Amino acid sequence: MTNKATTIADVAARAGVSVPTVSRVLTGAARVSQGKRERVENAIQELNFRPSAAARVLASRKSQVIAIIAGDTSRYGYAETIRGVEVAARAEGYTVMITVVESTDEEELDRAISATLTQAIAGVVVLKFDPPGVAVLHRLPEDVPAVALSGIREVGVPQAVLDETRAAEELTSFLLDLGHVTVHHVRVPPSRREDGRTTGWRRALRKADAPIPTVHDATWEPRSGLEVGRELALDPSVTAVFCGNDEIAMGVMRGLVESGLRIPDDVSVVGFDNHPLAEMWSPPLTTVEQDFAGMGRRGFHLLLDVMNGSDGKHYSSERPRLIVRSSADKPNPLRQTSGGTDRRPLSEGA
Amino acid sequence: MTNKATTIADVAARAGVSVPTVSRVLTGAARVSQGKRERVENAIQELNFRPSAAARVLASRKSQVIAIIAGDTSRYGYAETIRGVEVAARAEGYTVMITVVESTDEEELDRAISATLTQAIAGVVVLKFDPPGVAVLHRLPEDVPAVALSGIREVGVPQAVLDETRAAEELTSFLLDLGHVTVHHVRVPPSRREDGRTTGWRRALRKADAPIPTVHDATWEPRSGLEVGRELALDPSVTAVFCGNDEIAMGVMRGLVESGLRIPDDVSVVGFDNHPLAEMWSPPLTTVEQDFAGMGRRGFHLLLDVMNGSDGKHYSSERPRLIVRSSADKPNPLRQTSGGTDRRPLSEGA
DNA sequence: CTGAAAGCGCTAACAG
DNA sequence: CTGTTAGCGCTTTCAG
Repeated sequence: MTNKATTIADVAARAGVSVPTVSRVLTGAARVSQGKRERVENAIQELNFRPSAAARVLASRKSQVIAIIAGDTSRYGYAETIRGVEVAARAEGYTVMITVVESTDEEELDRAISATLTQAIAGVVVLKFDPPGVAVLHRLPEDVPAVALSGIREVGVPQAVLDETRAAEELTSFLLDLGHVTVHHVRVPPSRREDGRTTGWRRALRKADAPIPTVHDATWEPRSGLEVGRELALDPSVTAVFCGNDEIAMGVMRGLVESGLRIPDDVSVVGFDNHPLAEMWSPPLTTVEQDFAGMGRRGFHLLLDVMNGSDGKHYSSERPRLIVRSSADKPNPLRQTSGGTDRRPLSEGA
Repeated sequence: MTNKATTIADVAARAGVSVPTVSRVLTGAARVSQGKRERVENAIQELNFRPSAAARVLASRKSQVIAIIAGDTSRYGYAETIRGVEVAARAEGYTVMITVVESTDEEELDRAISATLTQAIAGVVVLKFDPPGVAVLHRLPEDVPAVALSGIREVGVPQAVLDETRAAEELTSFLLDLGHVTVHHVRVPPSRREDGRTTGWRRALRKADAPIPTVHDATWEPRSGLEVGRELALDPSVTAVFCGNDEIAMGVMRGLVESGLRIPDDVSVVGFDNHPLAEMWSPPLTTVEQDFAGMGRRGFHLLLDVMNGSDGKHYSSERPRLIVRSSADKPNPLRQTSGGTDRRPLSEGA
């Protein structure tokens, strides 16, 4: 069902050598004389032989597959990270297996971990982007090679991170420097009490001695941003908004625009991630570029180190890059007064 | 490395039963007396035992993992489809493995197929969205259970499709009915000579006896749509544009808007897919909803049938749904004259 | 219902 | 360099 019925023994017979010899040419573990090697290779070709990974794993106790455990596979940051891991893994001859964990139920966590560890896995990459990811990481047996990928550092676990905190701080300061009295924040569901994006935002406000507004919560759906945008439109003190990601920012902008506000004339909005559509948006979105795929690649290489038992720091951090486009500008001096009274026209960006 | 050192034998010893008995409770393949079953279950708990999938596969020749072979994992339609397959697979106790094939090089194809079939796989789902997907499907050995997922039907292969052709035809007719003389088309990279989206567009034009403009090609990058949009802006005969997907439509719209055109006042633009951001766009995008995740789910269930050897049609089709928003409207009677003086048209009738 | 015996397809020591 | 001999951890007959 899974392979032809051909086995290494058939190959050996056909090539006129012993079984271990075939194994040796397959694995390259030991030298084989030119002649036999060729006969074996021919036999493999002719029989269209494919070794059974299962048998191999069983005998050698080594696997060439890694698992990615994630709370989602399809949203932008997740999908890009997974792609990065996959590309790096493929380049090193590893195959990837995916396990999704959607909640933090004990049952669900155990199911995910069992499903993963039951397979012969060389190591696991966990996307610590959300509560399920965090929970999985903490329940993983100590002895399985693992690395975490996330936006915030955590002690004691090998990991590749994208330093959101500093990036968020920089982005918020950018808005403050433009002259805004403060910056409002719409966050996406955090992975723990507070994510780096929120922390960085708060830190920048503190440093600037700016008032710290209440945080608005959005879900992962762009539409939830729309609702928050409508709410924000009602508050004339809102002149700058930092959204947890670009998709939410787009929803927020739509809510604002539908309420008759212009961007960036009346309100400045910035996102986070540099989603591929951010530059197509009207107006093009000021944001922070996050190299998710790069983090995925770095994560896989870290995992490779961990699997090889090489000790070292097992930590890799990178600083997202501010991308200034046109959705943020100086505050509108008229907004404060006029903002309270008028709200109806339906304008649409540039 | 991969599992605890605990084996089924340890469990048997601890429970005071034979090895096969443990196996029986594990697989549920045969009845075991209440008492022994409980002792075995306790032992499993206490030892935190996890069976080795590799050994299991070797002995039983049955696997609980399926492979998804795809040309990409991260773009919208791909990611959603993969998510659908994964969800359905997980619900039935299957784990998924992913193999990416980026080109149609023989080497690359063989690498992908070997990487996949070497693993103990119960079946494979191939995303036939692009040339690598098509190529893989045709090189897959006959005896491995496989289903294809795509937008266009193909004989002889079990598959789940989203009927793009009819949807594209409907969408194009919608534009024609609005009063447009013809509809221009920007296509995304096709999986073969022509995709259903293009065929449906052409068919609608033929039926309406409308001129058939030259097709414009875009890549998968939204930015390439931007360039096409700029070109289209130079041709005053362009009043309606049907783009191969929403992301390209967004790029095209941006190119048009940057060239001073208004949407839908000067040009109507429609996309395809109903990307989550399509409704956030300004103006909200008229498009066609494609249930990629649903196709993924249907595909997995088809695969399940194929794996069980149940014969039947092994084919599942669904019709995407037209979503009318506001990026398309009646043609602007002024556009033709005012535009005519500017520049020469770029497109030619067919 | 249950245990004994025999492999699944491969790699890992050994001798030579 | 190469063949022989043992398993890897599980499921599968097959007796009872």
